[in-house]
Amino acid sequence: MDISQESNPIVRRPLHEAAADRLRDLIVQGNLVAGARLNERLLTAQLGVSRTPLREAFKVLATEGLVELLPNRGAIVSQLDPVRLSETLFVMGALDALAGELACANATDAQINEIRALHYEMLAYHARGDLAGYFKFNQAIHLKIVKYAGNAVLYNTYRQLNGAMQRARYMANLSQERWDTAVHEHDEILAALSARDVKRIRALLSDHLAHKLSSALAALPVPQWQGRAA
Amino acid sequence: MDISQESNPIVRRPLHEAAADRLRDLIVQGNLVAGARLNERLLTAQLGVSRTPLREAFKVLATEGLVELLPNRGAIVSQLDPVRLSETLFVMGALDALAGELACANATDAQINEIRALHYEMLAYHARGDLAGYFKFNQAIHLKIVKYAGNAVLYNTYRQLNGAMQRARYMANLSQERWDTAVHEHDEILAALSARDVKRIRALLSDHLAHKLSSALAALPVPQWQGRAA
DNA sequence: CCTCCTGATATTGCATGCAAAATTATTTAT
DNA sequence: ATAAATAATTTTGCATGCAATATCAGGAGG
Repeated sequence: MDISQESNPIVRRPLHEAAADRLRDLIVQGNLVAGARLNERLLTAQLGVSRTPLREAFKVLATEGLVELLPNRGAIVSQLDPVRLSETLFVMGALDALAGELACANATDAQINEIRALHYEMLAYHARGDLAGYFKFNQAIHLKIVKYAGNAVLYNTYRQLNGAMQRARYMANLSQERWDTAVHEHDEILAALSARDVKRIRALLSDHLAHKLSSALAALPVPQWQGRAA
Repeated sequence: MDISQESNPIVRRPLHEAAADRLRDLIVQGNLVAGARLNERLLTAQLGVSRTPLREAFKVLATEGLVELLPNRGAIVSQLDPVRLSETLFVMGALDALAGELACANATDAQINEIRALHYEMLAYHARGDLAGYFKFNQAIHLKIVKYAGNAVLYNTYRQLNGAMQRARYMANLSQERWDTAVHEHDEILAALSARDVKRIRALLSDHLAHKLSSALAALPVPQWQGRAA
C-alpha cells in the first residue's frame, strides 16, 4: 500500500519556523514597517503561538538582519537605509554575475527551459501591468539562475540577501519606462543563458542589478531618521 | 563629568547571545565535532544557562549554518562535507576578489598600513612555525581587507561564510611548502594593495582562495557518512 | 540469531510563571 | 505650570513544568 503524499509531510512544522515565516512576510510586505516595535503579547495573540517560539523566531530574524534586538526593550523591524540597500544590491550583483557564469556552464537544458517558462509567465504579468505578479516571477527567475549555478552556498547566501531586499522591491514603484527596460534586459539575459554566453551574461546581470539599485534607491521613502548623527 | 567608557558596556549581555558565542567557539575549535548531538540537558549544565536561552542559541546557529535542527530530535553540529567546503570557499574567493578591488579604491593609507602591520605579525608566526598564530593573523588580514572595502554588507556576508569555515582552517595542517607559498602570496597581495593595483589584487586573491580550497580539501578528514545514500 | 513488538526512559517542543527592567501614570515640589 | 520624583503598569528575560515524541531495553516469536 502506497500512502505517500509528497507535499503533505507528516512531520509537523516547528512553531518557531512558522512564526518566523509569518513575520518575514509581514515585514516584507510592509505590514510591519521599519522601526515598528514587535510587541510579544500582541504578536502571540495575532499568530496564535506562545511567547517561546515567537521569541525564537525573533532571534532567527535578527540573525537574518530583518529585525533588531534591543536588550530588555524587545525587537523592532530593522531600518532599511539607503546605504545598506545599495551595499546589499552591490553584493547581490556580484553574486548574480557569478551565478550567471556558473549557470551557463552547469545548468541543464531542461533547467534553462524552466527559466524560460518563468520568463514568459513574467511577460504575461508585465503585459497586464500586474506589478506584484511581475515581481514574483522576476524574483523567481533570478533565484532559479542562482540555484542552477549548482552552488548551494551561493544560493543560500543570495537568498538571504534577497530576503532582506524584498521589502524594497515591494515598495519600488517602477516607472513604465524602467519597467519596460527591465523586461528587455531579462530578454537578453535569457538569450545569453540559452546561448551559454558566459561573458555576456556576466555583463548583463551586473548591469541589471545596477539598474535595480538606482530605481530601488529612487523609490525609497524618505527616512524619518534622516537627520540623525552624521 | 564624563563617564563614558567605550568598550565597557553597562548593558548586560543576553544569555542566548553568550551561549551562541560559546557554542560557536566549541564548534569552530573542534570540541564539538560535526554530527555531534547537542544535548540540551548536558549543555545547560555545561554552559550554566537554562534551556530557553540555549535553545534560542540553537536557532541562531542554525540560521548561521553551523548546526542543523532535526525536528523533535534536537540539534546536531552540521556536517562540513567537502562539497559544501569547496562551495563556500568558492563564494568567499569571489567576495574576496571583489573586496580587494574595492579596498584598492577605498582604503586609506592608514588602513593599508594597518594591514601591513598584521602582515608582519603574521610573518613572525610563520618564521616561528606557529601555525595557530599564523592562522589568526592570516584570517585577520583577510577580514581587514574585506572591511576596508567599505561595504558593510559585504563584510558581514564574508564574515558569516568565514565563520563556518574556521573549523576547516583549524583542521588544516599545511605542508611547509604550501605554507611558504601562501605566505609569498600574501606578500604579493600586500604589494598589490599598496600599489592599488586593482587588476592584480583581484587575480591574486582569486588564486589565493583557490589554493586554500585545495589544501583545505586535502586536509579534510574522511567523512564517516561517506557511504550514505548517493 | 535476527526481527518485531512492548514498555520504560529520556528528550524535545511549547506554554506558563516569576523576577528584573523599562515604560507610563501620578504625585510632589518648586 | 513645569519638572522631578515616585508609584503603578507593562514588558521583557529567563527558568521551569507538562505533554508529545523519540530513543532505548527487554522479551516473544520466527
